[in-house]
Amino acid sequence: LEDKAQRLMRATLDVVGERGYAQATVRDIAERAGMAAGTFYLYFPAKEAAGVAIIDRVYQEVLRRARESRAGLRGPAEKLLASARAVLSVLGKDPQAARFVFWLAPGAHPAFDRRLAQVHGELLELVREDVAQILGAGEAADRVSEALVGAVAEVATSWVRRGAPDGELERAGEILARVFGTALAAWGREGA
Amino acid sequence: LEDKAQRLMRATLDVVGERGYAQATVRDIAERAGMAAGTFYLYFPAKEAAGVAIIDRVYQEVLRRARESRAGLRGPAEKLLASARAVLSVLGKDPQAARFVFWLAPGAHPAFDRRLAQVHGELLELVREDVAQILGAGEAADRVSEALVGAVAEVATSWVRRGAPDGELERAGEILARVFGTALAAWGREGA
Amino acid sequence: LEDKAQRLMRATLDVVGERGYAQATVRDIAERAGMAAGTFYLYFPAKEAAGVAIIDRVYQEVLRRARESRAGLRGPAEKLLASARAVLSVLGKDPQAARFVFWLAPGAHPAFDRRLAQVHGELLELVREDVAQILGAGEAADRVSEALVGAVAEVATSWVRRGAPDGELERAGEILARVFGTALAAWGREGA
Amino acid sequence: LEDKAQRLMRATLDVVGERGYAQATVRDIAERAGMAAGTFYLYFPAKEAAGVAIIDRVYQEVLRRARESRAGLRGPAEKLLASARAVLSVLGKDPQAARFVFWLAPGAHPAFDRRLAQVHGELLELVREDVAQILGAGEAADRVSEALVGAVAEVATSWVRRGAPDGELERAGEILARVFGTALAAWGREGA
DNA sequence: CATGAATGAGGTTTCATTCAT
DNA sequence: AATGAATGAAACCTCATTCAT
Repeated sequence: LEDKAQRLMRATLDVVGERGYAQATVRDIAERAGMAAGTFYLYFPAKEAAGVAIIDRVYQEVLRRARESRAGLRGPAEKLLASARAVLSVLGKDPQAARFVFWLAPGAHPAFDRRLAQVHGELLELVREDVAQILGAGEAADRVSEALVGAVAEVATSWVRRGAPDGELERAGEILARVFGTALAAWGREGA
Repeated sequence: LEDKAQRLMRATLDVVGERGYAQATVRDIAERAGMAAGTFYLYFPAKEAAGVAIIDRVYQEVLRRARESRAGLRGPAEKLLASARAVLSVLGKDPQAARFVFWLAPGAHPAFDRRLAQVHGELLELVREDVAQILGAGEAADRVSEALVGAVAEVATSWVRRGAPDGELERAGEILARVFGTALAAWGREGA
Repeated sequence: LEDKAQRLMRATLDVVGERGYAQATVRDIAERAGMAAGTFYLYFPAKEAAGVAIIDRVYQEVLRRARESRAGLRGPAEKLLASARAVLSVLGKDPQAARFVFWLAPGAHPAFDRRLAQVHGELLELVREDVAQILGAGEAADRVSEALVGAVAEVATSWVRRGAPDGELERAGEILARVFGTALAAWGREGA
Repeated sequence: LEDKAQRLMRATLDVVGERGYAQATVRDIAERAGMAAGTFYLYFPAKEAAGVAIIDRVYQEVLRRARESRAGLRGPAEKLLASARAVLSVLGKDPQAARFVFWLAPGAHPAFDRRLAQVHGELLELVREDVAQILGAGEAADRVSEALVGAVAEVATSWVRRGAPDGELERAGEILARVFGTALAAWGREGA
């Protein structure tokens, strides 16, 4: 059942969140999900596969919501800020997943790094398109895109570190929107 | 000798950079440093101690250079941007260390997370003081500080991912300075 | 049905022949027979039971055919050589089974060894009776019986290794008959 | 030390002889040799490597002694029978090894089968050369060579099964020599 | 100071077997 | 009768760490 795989992914987030990826055993994860150790392998071919599935799920949702929220908008700045808010909203609904994707998974397993590079690249690409419409394509647009993505990730990570307090992440979205909105608007007016 | 410990830290960066922390063995690291496995334990009490030492060294240098570069300046915005440039300059001199601190170490070992939380907190504090002088202390200043630190880290990480091309990091510093300089100046004028 | 058990025994020969006994899983065997894993246990109480059944079937057929072919004969030498031909004829009809009994099963499971010791002993006994009629009971008869059985087994195994080429096993039977026939006749004339 | 590897090979023969290859654990083997489990892997890269080393050692000794014992002889029949005696003498000095090579190893692991096919082939080749000098090269010589090797192996195996009683194997060598000596001499006189 | 042989705990993974459907 | 999801025991192998030399 799809349900069992979901429970295993949640248990992975739980246990890896407590102990770190290397220190989390498959037995711990399966037992946290209420199953025997061997059952894990009926739903995932190897320990790291559950983590890869989590990365996939988070980024699929992030990209889906980001694209969705930009759909009705015209200006690149509006699109950009809508994307940032959407990303933060998705991450805000699952702090454990956010912590896994931004803090625990990087460097923990080659398969994680491969997948992170791929999906992180897609997100950067989405951002870069809008930024380039304002600043023109080039090094500046590349760096600003990275800055925006890094700012969002750090704000989200920091929010998780502080215990994921209710409502703070939405306000953080507005603050980021104001900072990058102002900067991009000014840069767009002045040019290089 | 202090020299041997340095060689072991460099070898740790090499091997962990290639394989990830969990996949890097003490034997690999010691052999990369031209020693036998047992010798590692004459300089570090446990495998993770070398990584902790690296985190310490990087952040000590980062904080030292950031404080130094702000010393002669008056305005908080100038201080802030000087700090950001200083941080990028330090990271730029040792891409492997930057990758370790921002990508490989987080989540890899409880001791890493403890130390990272501490030194990362110190850096955030340094930034927050200046930001608060412009925006006033409060949630906005906290978030903007995180955004700035996250932006710098992502730009540095991305630069390492691209192979640490010469000169790009300096230009990235100017771009970040312009983005955050503009935004902070405008916000400071307008207020909340 | 008896039919299903037969299909499972054939599948066992297939899969064990390809991978070896320890590397052949019950699931592989059942699927090769077109069934689900659990169905195996409706026909055999445990994994090794199918192999034991194969050993039984092969030796029952071997002993039956050997006894049959000796029925009309008088001289012990004739009986012996008829037996050898009969054994090779049975093995020749099922190379996979021959390979299992002489190569794969020995040592693979305690139950195999117990059963092999028993049926192998019966075959040796059959041979020994005839040999003893020529050489007289004693160590010489015992060793020559073993030699004959070992020669037949190795010739059959080697034939399987060479891919079970058509007709060669019949000619091998004649060659063995000539070698042992000559030797026994001479020894019988000369005595110890 | 070479000594430790030898002790591990002996322990492998002990434990595998009692339980069969698949049922013998590396931990059992190492403890039987008076070491910890991990120490096994300092001397062999994997569980099966100790078995392969045993096969190699037995066949090297067998081939060495067979070639040695034939050195001073002229007639092919004399060479043949000297070889058979030499082989039985080597096997007789290490019944456990004989049982491993002829009973336990075949089919137990792909690496065993590969090595057995190779060394068994070398032994057959050695025998075939002499047989061919008497019977002429061809199918008869091939089968008779196999018969001789199979007879020797079965006699040795049976001797181990009976508990390796002192002196019996030497007498068995004389009996085999007489049987095959007579048969080959007669066949050589009469021709096909 | 340096070595590297030895240890042994512990994790991932496989798979024979059961049993509810 | 047949299935196949679930179990959980058990094994191979790795590797951080120690210590005699």
